[in-house]
Amino acid sequence: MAELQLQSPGRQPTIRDVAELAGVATSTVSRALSNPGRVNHVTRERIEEAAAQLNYIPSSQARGLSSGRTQTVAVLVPDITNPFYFDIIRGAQHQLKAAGYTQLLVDTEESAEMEADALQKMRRSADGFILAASRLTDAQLAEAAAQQPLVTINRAPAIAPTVVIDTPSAIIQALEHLVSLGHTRICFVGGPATSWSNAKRWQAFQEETTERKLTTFSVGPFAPKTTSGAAAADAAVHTGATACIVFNDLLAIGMLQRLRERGIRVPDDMSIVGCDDIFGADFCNPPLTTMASPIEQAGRVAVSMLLSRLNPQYGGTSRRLAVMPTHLTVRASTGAAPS
Amino acid sequence: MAELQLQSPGRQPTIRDVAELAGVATSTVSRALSNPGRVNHVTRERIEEAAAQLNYIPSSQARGLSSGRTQTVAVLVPDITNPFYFDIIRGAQHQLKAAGYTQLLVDTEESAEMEADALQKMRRSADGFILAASRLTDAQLAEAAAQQPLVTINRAPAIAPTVVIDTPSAIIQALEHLVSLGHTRICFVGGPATSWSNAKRWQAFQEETTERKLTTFSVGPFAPKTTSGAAAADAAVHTGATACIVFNDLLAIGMLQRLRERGIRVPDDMSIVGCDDIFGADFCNPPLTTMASPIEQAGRVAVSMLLSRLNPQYGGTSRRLAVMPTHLTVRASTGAAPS
DNA sequence: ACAAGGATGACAAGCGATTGCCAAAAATTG
DNA sequence: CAATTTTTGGCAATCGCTTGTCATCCTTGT
Repeated sequence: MAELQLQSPGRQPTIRDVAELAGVATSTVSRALSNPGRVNHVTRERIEEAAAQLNYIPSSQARGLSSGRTQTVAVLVPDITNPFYFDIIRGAQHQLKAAGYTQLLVDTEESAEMEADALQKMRRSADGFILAASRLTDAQLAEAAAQQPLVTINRAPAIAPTVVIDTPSAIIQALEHLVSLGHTRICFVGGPATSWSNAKRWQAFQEETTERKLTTFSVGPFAPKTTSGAAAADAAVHTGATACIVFNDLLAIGMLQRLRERGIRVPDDMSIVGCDDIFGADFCNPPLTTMASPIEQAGRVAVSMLLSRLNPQYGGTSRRLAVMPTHLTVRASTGAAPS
Repeated sequence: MAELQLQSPGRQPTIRDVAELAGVATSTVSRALSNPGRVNHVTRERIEEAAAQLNYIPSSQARGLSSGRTQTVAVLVPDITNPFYFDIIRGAQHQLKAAGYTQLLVDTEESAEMEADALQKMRRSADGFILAASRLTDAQLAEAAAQQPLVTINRAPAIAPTVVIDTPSAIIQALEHLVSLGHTRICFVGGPATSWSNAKRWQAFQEETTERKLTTFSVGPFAPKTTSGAAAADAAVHTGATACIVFNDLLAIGMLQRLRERGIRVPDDMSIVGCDDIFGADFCNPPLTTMASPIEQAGRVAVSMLLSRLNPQYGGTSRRLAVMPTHLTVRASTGAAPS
């Protein structure tokens, strides 16, 4: 006589319970649920019914154990509270969910060490990684990329597949805008030294200003937070520039506050251009001229690139590089140069 | 002769590899790593060395399989891009990380259905849930709470352990503030109908205004987004009130923008009080008077409550209710009533 | 020096699913 | 109607780790 397993009340139903209820073997249940073609139509329906009746959900742990996959992707961002990442996170989540994956969000607190650590520790629990604005060195990144599938956002495409937001081209637009307003003394307010985006922006700034023969200054590095804005504003003012291109909006908004405190009018005395068009850029005072791009889409594309790598069978053309277009959004923080 | 397992290059080291290298049984390795007291000191060191040498990380999947636990907690928020949740997310993440747990972030998109769905689907993959500003009905919530450990944030404490942010008391402070500025016609701008916080805030507003014999109005419900601010502002203006207490800052900031567009001066013509003191409340125009509270701490406390439930052995006094203090932060969006 | 008690670590049975292999059943063909 | 092919579904091994059981060895106390 088969031993009747007494189902304790709190226990989760297993594949065995389903098999028993449907009167088939567990392997048949497994196949019916994950490989429908392999099982008779009516049997499958019976199994599905039994599963529904028991409210059965397969254990992703057990499933992963044999397959070695977790159906999970980790998304690493330097600072969860930086609004720039919201849309990346949300875009990634959408795309992952659609593909049946789960998102693991990790805040690396702007630290390369924490980032490397998370990458190691989660090696087993995630099938792949999305690194937004990684703070790793090229060497660290290359090592990580060799160990596990990953896609970076805003990072040199040489090392791993990447989605880059084309702010350098927006910087050119921004300079054009400032020049057309009569500015000739322009200051670049730099972000974190370990940020690749910052390097690219600075590079674009330098090239374009040299070509246009503008007088330039640079200050920084500053942490990408509003609280760093005060120091940044003071430093920028000290250079004597009449306009600033700022590493990102967080910093730019902080500068706006400080300039107001000091009685320096924006844009009358000083024009400010931010970068990223984050939440808040439209309602700060004055509203910030900034460089906008489809950030949520960047998150989505990054996930697509990763998934096509993880599942080559479905994957289309697994590109190594996607570039998100950027455009300048002019608001009230830029104006004619003081005469 | 023992068969020598050939280690394929990409394979992850298993407990077996460690055991072999250290010259002990796998069970010893397991105990050495997770139950140190049970294993000889020097053996343990040898094992740890072997593990480090192989760069061994235990598979959380396999570990969870036998224990039935995942060391994972899911955090459900209605809208990832609402800055109010940032600090909750971050607080939760900190606390979870400290306890060796992993955070699964889920955006339920303001939908009770998605929330219930996530709760079901992730039953097996999370040990517990944190529900921030749940949109579930009481019945749904009770059902979910019966099935799995969960802690809510800003929700009736009767059903499940809860962390509430004491905005009702702040509403009283806000009313006092407005009254002292000479306002007598005050409008409550409501948030989502399914939001428990909204109900509580409305209730506190009603009680206090009745007691003070103020003339009140209410408009809403509005979605808690800046884009709903225009409609909210128009409706509020239409009531003839001279001051508004607004469900949350997002909505309040949206109203500020609309009022400015319409040439209605804040605070000269209309005072606005928001709620939550989110990112942006300090730099919008004018800076928003709002009710602040230690949100990050709320996230941390919620996690503590959940973990003490999951691990009763460590857990202190597993409280069912924690109340976060709130205070009014006066900025420039409130002023004397128009005469 | 010997018995009692403790500490240690090996063995093996699961945990819940997947999957290769193969037998039974059904469908097709000559 | 028998022979052959195809479909279907059961058995059992396996994934990596935990843990109960138990033999062995080392301490102690007398």
